[in-house]
Amino acid sequence: MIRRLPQARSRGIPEATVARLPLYLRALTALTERGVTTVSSEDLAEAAGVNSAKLRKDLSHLGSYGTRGVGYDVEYLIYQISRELGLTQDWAVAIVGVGNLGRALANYGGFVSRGFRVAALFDSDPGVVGDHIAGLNVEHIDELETVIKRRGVSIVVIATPADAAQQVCDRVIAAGVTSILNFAPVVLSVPDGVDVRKVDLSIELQILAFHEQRKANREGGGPAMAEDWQQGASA
Amino acid sequence: MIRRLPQARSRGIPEATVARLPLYLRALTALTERGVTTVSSEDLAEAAGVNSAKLRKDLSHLGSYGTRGVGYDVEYLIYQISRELGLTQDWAVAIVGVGNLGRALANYGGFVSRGFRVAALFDSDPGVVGDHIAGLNVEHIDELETVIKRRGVSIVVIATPADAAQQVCDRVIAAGVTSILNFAPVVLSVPDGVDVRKVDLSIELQILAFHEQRKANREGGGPAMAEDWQQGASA
DNA sequence: CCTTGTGAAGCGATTCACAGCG
DNA sequence: CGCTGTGAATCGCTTCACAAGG
Repeated sequence: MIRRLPQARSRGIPEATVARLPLYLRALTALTERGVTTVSSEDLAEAAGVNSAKLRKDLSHLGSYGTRGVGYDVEYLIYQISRELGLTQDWAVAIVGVGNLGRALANYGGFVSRGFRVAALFDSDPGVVGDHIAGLNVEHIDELETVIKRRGVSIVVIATPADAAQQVCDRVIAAGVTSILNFAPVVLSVPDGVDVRKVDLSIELQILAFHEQRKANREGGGPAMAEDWQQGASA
Repeated sequence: MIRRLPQARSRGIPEATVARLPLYLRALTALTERGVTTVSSEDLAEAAGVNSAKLRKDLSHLGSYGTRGVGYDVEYLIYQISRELGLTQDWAVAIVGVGNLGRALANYGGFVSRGFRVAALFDSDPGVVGDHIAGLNVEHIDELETVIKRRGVSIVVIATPADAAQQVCDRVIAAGVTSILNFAPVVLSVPDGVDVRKVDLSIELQILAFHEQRKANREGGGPAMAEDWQQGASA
């Protein structure tokens, strides 16, 4: 679903590690705000919700930034992780589709806090174009290519209905964008070199439902349909 | 970050497979709407954005629902996957925190479409309590335990600010909830047997930024800070 | 002959356990 | 002595390649 980048492991950082670095960054930021200047792998791992061996292995991919017998310098580690993730530069993000979700994203503080700047909002609905949301003017989708280029947008968030997503995707790629965060419940097809991440709220709920059902069945009975379970796979 | 359930693999379905079943379900639903009644692993895999060997292995964990030389019956497979995911029953979901995101989630059609029913909305802000959103009355957080029990809520979505999330989490667990979808940017600590999944919008962007930076550096130059790269990890 | 279902090989990530170093 | 950094063992998922079967 996510087309792997040609050299995702270029300098040798595993994808799984990259996905956890933001977690460490968040934990470190929280520590700094509490005035903590040094932290052990044990404590940082606890704060980030992972185990300490994994944390140390992850950090070892960035370099040897700890001090044996002591731990890690919080500020320094924040800087190194930020640099590795590319958060020391400013990223212009555009959000396409200003429905409920797009609006929520535009107003979401977590974006701005880490080098991300919402630089443009687009919609195709004339009733929405021209609205001011989070200090931005909603522009018509016709302006997509022009505005993306003019404002140097490098990451696009797709928050459109499912049936518009692929079309928007094609257009932003044609405009030079190679990083897309997709909230629409469709599989986007993209050429090599374009990175797509997806968030599907309904999928997360379905995974929870699976486990919830498991738990209910184990505890004896459950809410419903506990009958045809152990009868094998015969059609 | 996600505490593994004791018997996540009970009847032997790998987590990775569970996470893809909703994807297959979506692809199958789309096929059915186009009138397709039978599909090969090759075609279904393509529609779901995975490779066909993986799809066949995944489905084989549910049973032998295909016909060699022919493929899978679309309707039948939809039923089997739905049943496995627990979507043949009705799940009452509560959303805590009716800010921009909570509102968007309450109005999100994808929830309702698959056995999920938003049964309650909570907020602590008196200015929001009493509002009608998506046909529901927003209730005060004080009613959390009562309403959860009365309406049989089994899945809770936390869409509160970060500093309220743990407290809400503790309360819903005390009320008997064991499945939580967390949008707040904090690591929730929960007892064994409680399943937490998290969605962090800012983390997804950070992962994209990492790859984007890689691409920019490889293509020669990039937007900024292309200097101190190849100089090793010396502090 | 076509497509499923699956042993077996391959691969990446996690975990263990301890050597190395401040 | 304590904590980091890491080779080695392990685990689980993916992919291959083909036997089984309509």
